[in-house]
Amino acid sequence: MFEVLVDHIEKKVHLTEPEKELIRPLFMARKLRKKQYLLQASEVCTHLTFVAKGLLRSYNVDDKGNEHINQFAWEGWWISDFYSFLTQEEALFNIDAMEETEVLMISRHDYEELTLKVPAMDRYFRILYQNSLVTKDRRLMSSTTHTAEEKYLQFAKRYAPILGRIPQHLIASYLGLAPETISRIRRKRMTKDAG
Amino acid sequence: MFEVLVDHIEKKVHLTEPEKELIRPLFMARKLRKKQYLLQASEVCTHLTFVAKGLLRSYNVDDKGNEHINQFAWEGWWISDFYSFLTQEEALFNIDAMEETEVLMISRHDYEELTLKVPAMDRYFRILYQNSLVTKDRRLMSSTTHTAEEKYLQFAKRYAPILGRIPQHLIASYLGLAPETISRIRRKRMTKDAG
DNA sequence: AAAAAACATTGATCTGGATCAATCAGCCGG
DNA sequence: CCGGCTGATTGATCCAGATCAATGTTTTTT
Repeated sequence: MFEVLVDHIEKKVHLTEPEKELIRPLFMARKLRKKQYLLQASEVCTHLTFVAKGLLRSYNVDDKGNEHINQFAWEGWWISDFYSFLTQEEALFNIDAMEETEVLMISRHDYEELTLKVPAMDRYFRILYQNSLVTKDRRLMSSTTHTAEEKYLQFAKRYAPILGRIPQHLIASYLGLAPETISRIRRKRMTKDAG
Repeated sequence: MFEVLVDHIEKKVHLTEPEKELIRPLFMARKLRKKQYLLQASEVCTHLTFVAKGLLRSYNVDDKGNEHINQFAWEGWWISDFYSFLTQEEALFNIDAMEETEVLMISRHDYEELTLKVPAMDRYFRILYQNSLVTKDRRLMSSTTHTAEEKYLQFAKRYAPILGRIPQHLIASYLGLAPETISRIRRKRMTKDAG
């Protein structure tokens, strides 16, 4: 399980054996059942989480009780309420497991230590965040410039490998659409493909 | 001018004198007139840009010719089309100056070199991107969960120091609203405050 | 200081997608 | 193999904010 993490890191930076040995004890393994919370809004997010297996989502709940999904994280992704993790203020997001999931977690303190002791990890996270920023920029742009249909089609393309693992109403929630809207888009496409 | 950059970096990490000397020649200073492009969509974004003085915006233009502002960058901010910078593919964003502006720019090649030779800069950018991710998360959340009025008020609060430097219709464009909507929100507030 | 841009306001109307309200389908545990 | 979740579909209606169309104001240019 730790190997999944090391493999992921070594795709971006080189680690020496002693560095790997230093890293290992900083992570805590944990299993989550389907629907189990990893974090609830108004708690403090104490750990950064790496997904070794399974699927998680982060989401916030608005005044009217509607859920808005912020991120899906599956094998090889990191997830957290970054704001809360960095400031140690109350989290705004909930994170829970959509499947049986196995994760590796590192605490705020150990994360600081890790980046200070292993400069390659500063570099790893720098590259990781860099890529993440590109994704967020794209998503933000899509949210203002695209129609519901364009958003859905783009999502279906980008998330093709795990599309089957995400129920439609959660895709809707991620895209800021009503589930009915996704349903209608799909129907329209079906009939168009047939004709 | 270079000092503005070094000050900014040293708020996050420590630099030795030799490191500063190494960094200096990697940056190119440039002045921009109001309305001058720093980057146009479909060019390749070759440099990361630090704003020493002035105000820039990045934005994309949709099929209907509408501009959607992605970011404002003033003194102490970085701006680029990150996707294009990293991949050397065509940029999707335009970047131009909203005021007379002075910037420091670093090329893709020198950025690589910088982070390899000065690990503190990996750390600096790691922290920078980390904070940037928090901001983007917030903005994304706001875009799906808040009303037009909430978005505008939040913006006015967050951007208070430079609110006077940004025309209203550009705020509208940043928030994904019509200029008329901002106007109406303000009127409503005015009369409410008066009553 | 006049002309022209650029920006803001206001009102009337329109619309994409939300919301409300059923109904339907699949799956899973006992 | 049935009863109860959980999710998907379909139709009818509604609404926040867009769009269209003037008019007014401020800033820039010459």
